[in-house]
Amino acid sequence: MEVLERKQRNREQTRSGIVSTAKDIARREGWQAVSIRKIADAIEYSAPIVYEYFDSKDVLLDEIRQEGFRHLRNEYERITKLYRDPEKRLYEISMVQWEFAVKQPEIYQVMYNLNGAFCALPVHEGQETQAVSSLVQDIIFSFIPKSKESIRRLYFEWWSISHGMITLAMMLKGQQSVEQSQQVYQEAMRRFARSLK
Amino acid sequence: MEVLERKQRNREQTRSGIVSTAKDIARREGWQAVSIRKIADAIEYSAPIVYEYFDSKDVLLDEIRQEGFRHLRNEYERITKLYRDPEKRLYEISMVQWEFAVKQPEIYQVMYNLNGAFCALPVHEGQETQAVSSLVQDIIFSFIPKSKESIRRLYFEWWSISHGMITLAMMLKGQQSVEQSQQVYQEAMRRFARSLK
DNA sequence: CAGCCAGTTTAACACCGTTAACTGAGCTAT
DNA sequence: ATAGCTCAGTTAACGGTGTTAAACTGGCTG
Repeated sequence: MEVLERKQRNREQTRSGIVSTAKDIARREGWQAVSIRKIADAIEYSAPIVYEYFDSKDVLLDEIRQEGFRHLRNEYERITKLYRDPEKRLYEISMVQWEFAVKQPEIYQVMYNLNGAFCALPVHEGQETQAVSSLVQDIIFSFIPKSKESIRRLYFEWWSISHGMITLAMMLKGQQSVEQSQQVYQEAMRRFARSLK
Repeated sequence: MEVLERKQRNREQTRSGIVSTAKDIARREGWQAVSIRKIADAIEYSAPIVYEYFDSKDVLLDEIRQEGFRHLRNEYERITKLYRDPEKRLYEISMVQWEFAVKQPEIYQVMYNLNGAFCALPVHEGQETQAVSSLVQDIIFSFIPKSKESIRRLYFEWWSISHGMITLAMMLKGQQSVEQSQQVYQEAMRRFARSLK
């Protein structure tokens, strides 16, 4: 029976090899350069093998996207446990978002279909995406217990400022250093969090 | 000699035919579906003809992108002439930006490499992009004549909020109606403009 | 009529996502 | 032992992509 187990282990190893190879190529050459054949070459298999693990390229990209949102959710939960002050919570979550985007830009890109990354599956139907949304909305609610509608508005605002600054900072990396952008980001997110009090 | 002129006219007609066909396909099926052969079919020529007008697909996309920034610049200039109050100016150009993104999403997408649109040429080296930047920065300066550095920060903030809300509004179109998003956008931009006073 | 030249097309290259058909090795049942 | 089956993995193919070189076509000129 342990033969089956070994087989299972191998399968999972190959599977995660596909995922991490995809991310590697994306990091080095951009998502636009990620192809099934290139992934297959890297893991020393032929192209159709990839389809034993993922129904399509879209599904593979979606997996990486969901992985990204899952990572964020875990970090957000960690922050929520760590701090009681909603203002602190919101600020720290904002910083986690920034660091994630800076350290793993290729994942951030596939999460939002940026810069050549394109996954046809809708972002907002993923389970993790929804989880992240309600997590942040809960934090905002613990701040100011307003109507569901108002919370959604505030969440939309928070998300927009964060996402907007992150994407533009990526885009303007040549014009404006990441440190400069980060400073503006920190200040803006601090101000937003404080404004909720 | 008028034969040459007619030839020239024809050339320009075909050229703009290529551009508008590309936009048509993008609008209907997304940028991901825009291919040289499909464009050629639509204008009833063979594929290599497109290369008589554009060195590459990237150059074609960049042309459309620059067209977008040119449009914005013209609108911004119109607004600047129309109003003297900097607060009003900033608010009005914010609204122009929103309307543009809503009415011509396919152009907005190629301007920022969103949702499958991908042009390898850097956004921020385009002449029009720079022009738009300094136009908005001038408006902010006429508000509060601070250091160049401060102005750049404020411009980055304005752009981030605007761009962030626009892209998320596009993404969440299913969850949140465009009207709802627009309301939040309007309020946020009004608040930002007022905060500069 | 020959030759040239511009405009246009065909054919090709190397790649892409994806699928069907095939191979070969190991296991099973007679 | 051998015939048959299963299954991981392959090759080959389809229709598509951006792009380029070569070939063609038709009208004008010497």
